[in-house]
Parts: sequence; structure tokens; C-alpha cells
Amino acid sequence: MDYKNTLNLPQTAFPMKANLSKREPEILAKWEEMRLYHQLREQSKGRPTYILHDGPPYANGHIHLGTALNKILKDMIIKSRQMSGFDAPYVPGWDCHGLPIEHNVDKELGPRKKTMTKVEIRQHCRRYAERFIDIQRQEFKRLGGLGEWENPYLTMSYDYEAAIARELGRFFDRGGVIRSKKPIYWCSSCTTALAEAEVEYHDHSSPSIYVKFPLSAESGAGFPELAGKAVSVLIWTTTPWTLPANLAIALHPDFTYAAVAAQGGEIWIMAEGLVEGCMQSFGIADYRIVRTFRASDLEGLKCRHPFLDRDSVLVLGAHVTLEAGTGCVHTAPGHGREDYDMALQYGLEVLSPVDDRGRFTAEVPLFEGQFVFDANEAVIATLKEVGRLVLQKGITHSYPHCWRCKKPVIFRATEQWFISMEKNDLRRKALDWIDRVEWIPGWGRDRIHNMIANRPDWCISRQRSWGVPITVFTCEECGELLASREVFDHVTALFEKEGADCWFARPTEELLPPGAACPGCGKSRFKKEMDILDVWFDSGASYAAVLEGRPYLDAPADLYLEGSDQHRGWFHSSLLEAVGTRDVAPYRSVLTHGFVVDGQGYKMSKSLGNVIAPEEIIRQYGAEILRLWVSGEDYRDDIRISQDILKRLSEAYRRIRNTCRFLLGNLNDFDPARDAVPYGQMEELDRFALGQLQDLLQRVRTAYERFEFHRVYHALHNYCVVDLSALYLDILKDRLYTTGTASPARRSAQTALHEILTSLLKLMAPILSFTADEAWTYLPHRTSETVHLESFPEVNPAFQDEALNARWQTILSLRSDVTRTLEGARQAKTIGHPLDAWVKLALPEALQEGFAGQEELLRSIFIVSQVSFVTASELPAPVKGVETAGLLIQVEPALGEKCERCWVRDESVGRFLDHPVICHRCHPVVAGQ
RNA sequence: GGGCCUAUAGCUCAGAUGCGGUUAGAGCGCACGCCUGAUAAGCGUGAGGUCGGAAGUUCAACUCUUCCUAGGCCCA
Repeated sequence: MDYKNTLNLPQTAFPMKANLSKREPEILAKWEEMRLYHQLREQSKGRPTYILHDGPPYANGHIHLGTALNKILKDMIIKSRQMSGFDAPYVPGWDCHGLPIEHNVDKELGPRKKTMTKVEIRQHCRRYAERFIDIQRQEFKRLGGLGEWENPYLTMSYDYEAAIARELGRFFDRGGVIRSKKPIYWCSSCTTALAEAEVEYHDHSSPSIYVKFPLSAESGAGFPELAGKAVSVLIWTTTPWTLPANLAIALHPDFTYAAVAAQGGEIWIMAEGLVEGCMQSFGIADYRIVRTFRASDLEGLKCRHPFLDRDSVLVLGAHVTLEAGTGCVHTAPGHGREDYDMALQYGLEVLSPVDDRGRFTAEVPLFEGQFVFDANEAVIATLKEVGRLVLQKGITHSYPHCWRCKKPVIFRATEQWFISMEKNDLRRKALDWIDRVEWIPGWGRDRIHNMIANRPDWCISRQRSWGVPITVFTCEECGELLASREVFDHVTALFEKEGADCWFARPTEELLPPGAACPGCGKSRFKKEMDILDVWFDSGASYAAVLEGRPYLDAPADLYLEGSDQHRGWFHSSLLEAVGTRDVAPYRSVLTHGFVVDGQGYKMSKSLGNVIAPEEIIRQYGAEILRLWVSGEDYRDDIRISQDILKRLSEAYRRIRNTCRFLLGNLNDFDPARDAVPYGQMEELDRFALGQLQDLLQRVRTAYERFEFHRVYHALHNYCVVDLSALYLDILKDRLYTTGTASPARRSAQTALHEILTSLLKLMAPILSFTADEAWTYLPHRTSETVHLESFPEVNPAFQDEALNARWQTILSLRSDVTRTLEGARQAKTIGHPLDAWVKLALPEALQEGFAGQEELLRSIFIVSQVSFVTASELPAPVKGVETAGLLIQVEPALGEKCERCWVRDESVGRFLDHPVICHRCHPVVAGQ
């Protein structure tokens, strides 16, 4: 007789092999089919909401690991909050306007663009954005995230465009917007102002020149040492073309300056600390310092411009350094940030004689029409001619470039719109609100705080086509600004109906509210503003457009979650807008994650060739492994990915999957309603297992609450490997397989297994969303269609038995010493399989009473054939217990024959005439069938 | 150059909630072995870190300070 057929072996159709890349799309289709997201909304109506507000990715290109990471994290938060009893809606969004799209459309259109109207270009941009929204939507959905994908928010939808204009109106209303001439980054190739975020630094070669600015006679008069001499202040610059705009020379207030007598009786003034280095590079060995000055001695003195009929005044600024140059800094207020600050402080003009294309204007007749970078040479030639050039070299240094066209940018002062950081106390209020927001990790607070504390006014205007216009008017007559509430209300209403395109499509008159008149002169002919808004303003308005705009959402949000770069980006613009328009932060807490780097910790870049595409991982491993990766790494730091890591993860995945499969297989015939055993009647091992499950629940729930998914991952994996596979399940096999199908002993085990499996699947659902869902469908008598409609199990105090737990900690210690001893016996060839073993134990005094008569319990737990308690003297060659002091163990070959059914050696085998090859444990089971 | 951050076994993570104290832990992987009734599975044993480097504070530092190195984000 083949006794194998009399066993209760595990049975399940749940496949061992996941085949994720094929199965995942089927599961996604099922969710779509059953409208899972909407079922969740329906089901959780009335619960407290949890609002995670999605930061909109830019609608360009395919998703990469960084965006995948971000979306998966969000999904894990949404699902875990949902399963923790919240109503957690998720509305994904896209950022649609802006230079990158317009730039790509430019490229696609080529020369055709010149013949097209703004509205036509904008339509192309809109279609471009739509195309990538569809692409990215598919790619994001493939990751397994639930959300309102069919109704996302788009910054280019009409209602959103209207909301942007409305928010801008609020700023105008409060007087927070100013127009001013300021040096800003300007790309003369794209002919637009650039935001700080649109500038990147690359190496660039520039001329490096030392130039003499002759000190005017009357300025030198106060110093006898200088009388009658040709005295010059020496400056150093790497942008000769900015010299025509020079209006001052900055000295550091704390530095000492020296007058150096050099060749031909000339005297040069420079920082004392730089004299030696400078003279060395000039190749002048023979010089002497005539006298020194405090910087304040020189403040206000005047030099002559080296080649223009103009003065250049000596000013003091803390930005001057001794790192390079002469300690006397050429200052052109129209071409540098600090230069501009000097202008404000000393009342200098903000001179910027350069046009949109980067060419000198008529204000500089000498170089008019020349492109500034080309004019460097002409400037140097002029300096040589007039004898003001001391030295010319070349230098390679880090220089700002346009992020789109990659060409070097210039600093140029133009009229721009700014959100003032000081009007309405915006800076101070923003800083106050920063301290009322929870930043996770905590250093995020310092980071954004420093940025807000030091940032200049926000330049919100751009001279491009694809964006939301700054919807204000200027009077044709007197130039007065018209930006009243009525104007914005009127325009906003138009935007709601027609989108922002109407600003460009309609004549000015139709954009004005009826009867609009200039607040200055009363006339009614206006010019509409043609600048558009910085895209950061768009996404920064999502607070108003989305959270306030959709009735089922709420403001402020519970959470914003983005990469740490967004302290300067979306966290920043959102904060300034919400505080600027309604004196409140848009979020209660802000969570940041690091960046995806390679296995060595280096950033991913095309040039390094270490880029991995999400699509590649999904194809090879499945999105589930990507999700497991996101969960396993501590995302607050940078997170690494490599083939090795992925391999490791898929191994962990298989382990978890197989554990589920084993559980499913052993629950095949179990109906909890019919077969469950009450806790009090369960075997103590099963009760102990339920206790361990409570520990897991506790740990996992806390970790989810704190967004510490790597703790969830490790807890789940460890539980599967250590608590279940190596311990509980291994021990249980004997009972599950060999006892009667409906025996109390087996039902007791199944009761625990059922609790364990359902809990496990629920706990893993936010991370292993596909697998938990799949396994759930194989669960007999399941309570719902998908695990995602379930809630996390609560910790059940009834399953927490401290005395039981303590007793089992002792048992586990014994077990650990026994298995170590078995290993030794195996190597000594005393036994092969543990079931060949007879374990003799001499227990320490303290344990003897507690385990008296429980040889059979220990036998099953050690998975051996016999256990006997003996006295120390009965063990001639014992092994000492390591974990249990005083324990002595000896392993000997087991007595009796191996039962053909349960494989345990027992002396009862052979005693049953009807079944001569099975043991006394198996006999009643088989005989009873 | 400035701001913020990271650096524990080959890999991923723990190291009592800001403020130091026994032989630094886990899982995976690896090596060796067992099993063949979770089987492209399962079980066991074992070898691997002195905590990025240096100096300092202290009776005592992986945990504090400084500097250095490597890396990341942001800015100039």
C-alpha cells in the first residue's frame, strides 16, 4: 500500500512560479474591470480622509526609476492609510506648461514656427503634453498604483489655468507683485528669462583680464604718497563684455588695500593679501608697497572708466573675496546679483545695455550690435589701445548655461514681474509656517528654511508662449497698470470657458471687463501683458486648483511627498503661494525621498552608462519586484539599485510567495466558519504562533504609520523565513500531513494558519499589491473579492499570552541547542536525517518540572524520532547547551523502524498486523479511514 | 565655494523615542551538509564587520567634537 495517499498533503492551484510580467497586466485589467478605485471610494465614504497630494511630474519623456520610486511610495502610503481605516483618495497630476515642452515643439516645428501664431504654437504644445500624459499614465498604472487615473489634474486644463490666473490675482490684490528692473538669468538664444532652476553649470572658457581703472586726480589728492602719480585701481574680470556697464568697483570692508609702485612710476591699488600673487602673475618682480589703506579710506572715491567718459565709484561689499583677482571687484549692476545689491545700496543706475538677443544696444556706440560674447575681444582690444590692460589670460571655470539649449547664459537686467519676498511679510510668514509643518526627515526643515531665508524676490515672468499669461493690462495713454479684482474675475471666467488661449486669441478689448478705465488717467485703451508665468507658479497653485477645487479633497493636505530636490521646487513654490495668498501652509507634513543611484552610490547618467529603465526591470522581473525594491530600501537616504540587488529581491520575493503558497496548500480543505478551533482549545504551539503574529502586526502597523516601509519589508520577510518557514511550518508538517483530516490537532493548526495567511496577505498588500491580490483569490472562503478592499488586522490582545511566550522562548533555546547537536551527530555520521535521531536530554534543575512528561511535545518540535529525559550520569559523551546553561544533550540512533507513512522511527512499527509498516500514531488514522 | 544629507558584514537593513556604557545583531547571499511528501522548493551548521579615515573629548564612543575622504540633492 502506498501510504502517501493517506496523507493530507498541501494542495493549491496557486503557482509557485510567479510569471509576474505576464500576470500583472491581467490583475491590472481585473482592477480596472471591477472599478476597484471607485469601490474603495464608495466603501470608505464617511471615514476620516487622508489627503496625499500628488506633485505633478512634467509631461515630457518616459518615466524613469526616480518617478517610479515616487509613485510607488505614494501608492504604498495611499494603500496603507486606506487599510488603516482612512478614506485616502489619490488624484494624480501633470505639469503641462513650460519651456521644455515648448522647446521640443520648436524642434518639431522647425522653420514652420515662424509663420505660426502664438495660439497655433500653443495648440501644438498642448497636443505634445497630451501625448506624454498618455504615455506616462500607462507607465505609471503599470506599476500597480491605484488612483483616479481617468480624471487626473492637468495644469493646462481650463479650470486649472483659470485657477492659476485667480491665484495670481490674489497676489496682485494684496500688492505682492512688483515690476522691477533686475538682473536675471537671460538666455539670448531662447530669448527668455530663466529661473534659477532652469540654469545648469558647465565648464566654460572665458578670458581672464586685469584692468586698470585710473583714480581721478581729486580722489588721490588726499594721499600724499599718491600725489602726482598715475594711480589706478586694479580689477579682474572674466566677462570683459560687462565692462561697458561698469559703474563701480567693490572692495571688502574688512580688507586692507595696498598702493603698489610698479613699472614706469605707476601705482596700482589692490588688496594687500593679493599683491604678491598678482605681481607674480604679471611677471613683475620689482615693486614696492607705497602705503596701505583701510577699505573705508577708499569708499566713495572715484575712478574713471577705462574707455568710457564716465566715473566708477569705489563701494564696499562683503561679497568680495581674496580667492582670485585683486580684491577690487568690477561692478556692473545690470549684470550681476551682488552688483545689483551694490546698486541698491549706493543708488547706482541698473545699467544693462544689451538687447534680447544678447547684442549691445545704442547705449554703447562702441560695440553696438555686437553679440556680447563676441564683443569680449573687441573690449580687450579697446583696453589695449587705451593702455588699460595689465594682463590677459584664459580661464576655464564653471559657468551658468541654459538647461534647454545648453548655451551659456548672461545676467541681464530687464523689466520683470516679481513676487516680493518682503511685501506682506511673505518671507517671515513663510518661515513661520515652515516651523508649523512636520518635515520628514527633520532636516528638511533646515533645508527649506535656509532657502526661503536667503532667496531673492521670485521672478515670475517668462518671455515665452507655452504658459499662463500674466493677465494684466497697461494703459496705452499713461502706462498705468490695470490689475484689479474685476479684471482678474473677468479673465478667469473666460479661461474657465476657453482656456488661457483666449488671452492670445482675442483682441485686448474682449479681455477687459466692460467699461474698464485706467485708474490713472481714466482712458480706456490698454495693452495686454504678453509675458507668461514661471511654470513653478502653475504647480504651486495646485493647492488651490486641486485640493480646494475638488469637493472630495481637502486643504491643507496631510502630506506632500517628493524627492529632496523639491525643497527648492514644488514644496517651495507651493508654500510661497499658499502663504502669499491665504496665510497658510499648503501641507501639514512633507516627506522627502532621496535619489536613485547605482550599486556604487553614483548618480545615474547616460554618460556613466549606469541607467536602468523601469520598463527593463518590469519586463525582466515584474513591477512587483520594483515595488519590493522601493519598500526594501530606506528611501530617506539615496537608494541604490543594481542587478545584484534585484536578484536578491527576487529571491526574497520567491520566499514570501512560496510561504503563501504553502499556507494556501494547507488550507485547501479548511472552512473557518465550520472548522475553526477556539483559541482556548488550540494546541499550545499554535497559540504561540498566533502570539508571534501579533508581534508582527504590531511592528508592521507601526512601521506603516511612520512610512518606514523598509521595516515592513524586513519584518514580513523575516517572519516568513524565521518564524514560519524554519520554525512553525517545519514543525507543523508532521501534524498537518499525518493526523486525521478533520482531527482537532490538524484543525487547530489550520485555524492558526488561516489567521496567519489572511493577516500576511493584508499586511503585504500595500507593497506586494499584485501577489497579495493573486494569492487572495486562491483563498477558500475569502471575505471579499480582493484583498485591497480589506483592512489591516488589529492586534488581538487575546492572542498575546506572556506566560506562554516565555515558556516558548525556553523551548526555542532548547531547540537551538538540539539542532546544533544534531548537526554534529550528522557530521559524525551518527545520523543522517534528524528523524534518525533519538535525543537524550539532561535538563537543568530549573526546567525539569516544567517539561516533565512532555517528551512527545519536544520530539515534534525538534523533528526527531525520540526524546528522552535522563540524568547527567546517563550521558557518557554529552554536548553542553550553549543557550541553556546546564543543559546536556546526547544524540543516538533512534530505536525502531521507520514508519512508512510518517517517516518517524518508532518501536511500534511492525506491531500492527493489518498495517505492518506503520506506527502507532498513524495506525488509527489509516485504520479509521 | 555655500546650504542640507549619507557612509554599520558581499547585499538590504537593526542597533531603547535629541542628549555615549556588557563579547555590534538579523535576513539574504556564500561555504559545507541534510532532505526529496512546500521540490526550478524545504531544513541545518558555519565563515564573514571594530562600525568610511584621522585626531580629539571622556574612566568609557558605532553612538559627542573637529578635520579629511567618498557619494547625493540644492545653490553659487
